[in-house]
Amino acid sequence: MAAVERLGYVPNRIAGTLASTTSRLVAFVIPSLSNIVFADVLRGAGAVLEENRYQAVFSVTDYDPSKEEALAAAMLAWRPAAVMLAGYEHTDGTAKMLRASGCRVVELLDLDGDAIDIAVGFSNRAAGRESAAFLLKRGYRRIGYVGHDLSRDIRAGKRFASFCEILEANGTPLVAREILAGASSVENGRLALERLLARASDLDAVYFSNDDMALGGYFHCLAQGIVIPSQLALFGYNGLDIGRAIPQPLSTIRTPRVATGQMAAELVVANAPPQAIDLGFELIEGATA
Amino acid sequence: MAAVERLGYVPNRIAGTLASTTSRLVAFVIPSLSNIVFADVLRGAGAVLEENRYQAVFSVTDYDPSKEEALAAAMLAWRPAAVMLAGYEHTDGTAKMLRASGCRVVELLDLDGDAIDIAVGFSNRAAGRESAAFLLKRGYRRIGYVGHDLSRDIRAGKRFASFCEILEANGTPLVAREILAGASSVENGRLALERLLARASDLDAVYFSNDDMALGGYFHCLAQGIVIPSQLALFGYNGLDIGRAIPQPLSTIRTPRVATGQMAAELVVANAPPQAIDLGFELIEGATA
DNA sequence: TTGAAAGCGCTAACAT
DNA sequence: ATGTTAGCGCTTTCAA
Repeated sequence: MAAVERLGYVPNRIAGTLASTTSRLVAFVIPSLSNIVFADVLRGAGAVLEENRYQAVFSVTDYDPSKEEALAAAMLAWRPAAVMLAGYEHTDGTAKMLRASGCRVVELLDLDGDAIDIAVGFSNRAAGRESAAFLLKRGYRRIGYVGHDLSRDIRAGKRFASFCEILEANGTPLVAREILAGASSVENGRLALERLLARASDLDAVYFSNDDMALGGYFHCLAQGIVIPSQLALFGYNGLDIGRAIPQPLSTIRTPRVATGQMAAELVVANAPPQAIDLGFELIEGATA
Repeated sequence: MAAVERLGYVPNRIAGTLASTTSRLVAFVIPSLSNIVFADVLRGAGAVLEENRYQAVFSVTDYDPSKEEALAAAMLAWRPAAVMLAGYEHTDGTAKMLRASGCRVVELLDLDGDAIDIAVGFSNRAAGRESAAFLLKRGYRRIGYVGHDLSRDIRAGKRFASFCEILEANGTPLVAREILAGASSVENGRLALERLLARASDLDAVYFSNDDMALGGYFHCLAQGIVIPSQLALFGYNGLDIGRAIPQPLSTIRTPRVATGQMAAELVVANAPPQAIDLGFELIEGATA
């Protein structure tokens, strides 16, 4: 130990991992780092992994399934204990490779589908339904939608589809929608609401693909003097902290993102059996709807 | 190759790394994942690393230098090609260990100090000075400060110190300050500005530790009917996208975070000689100051 | 050009 | 309890 100290010796984990053929690497293959959702998941998982001396490695797919496949393959080359990815929508190749890999696979933030191994999250379809039911209960009937690229953000697409189903079942189908091609952002939310209202000025409520978009909508209303919620109600998704700090707290659904990461990491560390865990979500009434 | 295909063989990078004794791992030791600043750096670096078949691994210090030391040591055990950390403020142990490790070390987002090896970023002191000079040029004289825990966020502390120096040199020292103990957040910015104004109602401008805090201040003013910037001017730091989407674009300094990550990764990939690269920053005039 | 063999720095199984 | 040795799955060097 004196020599260890003197020489600054640090055991080589590469060699250790090779020798033991069991790794303490956990690979994250996530759609984006800009989206706070995935940063929150990483944060939750990171804390648990670190306590258990696991090491997190990551790569970013930009919501591209074929890139996900390439990155998942690259990750597998490190022989991780587990690979964590977002949702259920993978290419056949990804699913097959993951299944054959022998390492644990955790699918995060969605429960509407079949898991490869472990799934931790909540139902986006249920979130869409509850959002619609809430707006209807509040008496809104002329409802519009503002979203971002749904072909890439499949979970947002699930929410939207379920949202529309409830509106239709109620006999008050969606009046209008404005879907921008790019990623979700505050700026895009603002722009999209402006466009939507230009086409459908008599809406009484708008459902947004997430809080970022909804904040943009809120700022548009502020700038235009549109009174919220009497003139127009706004509803988001995610329950970001910033939504509570604006003058009128945003009505939204709060999702347990950090808890999702934590739970996922705990299951991996414990080598738990395959299972799907529903962490639920919470509807925040707020002041905008 | 037929067998490779049939068996789904993936070369073991652990073994490969051990055998070649050269790794393509890059270790990030960052203060936080909640702070978009570090997510941006990771994003910029991640893209470049991926193209060059490097793999990013990370861990989070929570702004704790002793935790940084422990995590850096853990990272070194993976024999990375480089370790990237935020700023210059490390424990002696961390610096010594890093120097002895033989791997490249990149210090990010600060240039006010001495680099161990490579440094990429911009001067926080210069940013503080320019912010002060801008407010003075605009005619503000009764200036306050709203910040978060500066003992942890050392770069924010540097900005603040330099900001104050310029005010003092001008004969108009800082009138009041409100520094909250916690991390920066929109909610804390709102709360802190409220407290600051309760004690010093005659301020004509407030400098915030960053845009998150400044947004909170902006929302406080909106809610209280304080007219911006005639009654009170606000100035932030970071140049977050959301600051451009609020009804009055936030006056702030935009920092090249993604570019910092990219440049850092490029230098590591190219095995560039030790150097400090100043990527500068841009003052955004906005509408709040 | 192709093939064989010797490690890389550990872990784990085995022998003492 | 302690010491020895055979790998882990590759890369690299050296021989053929």
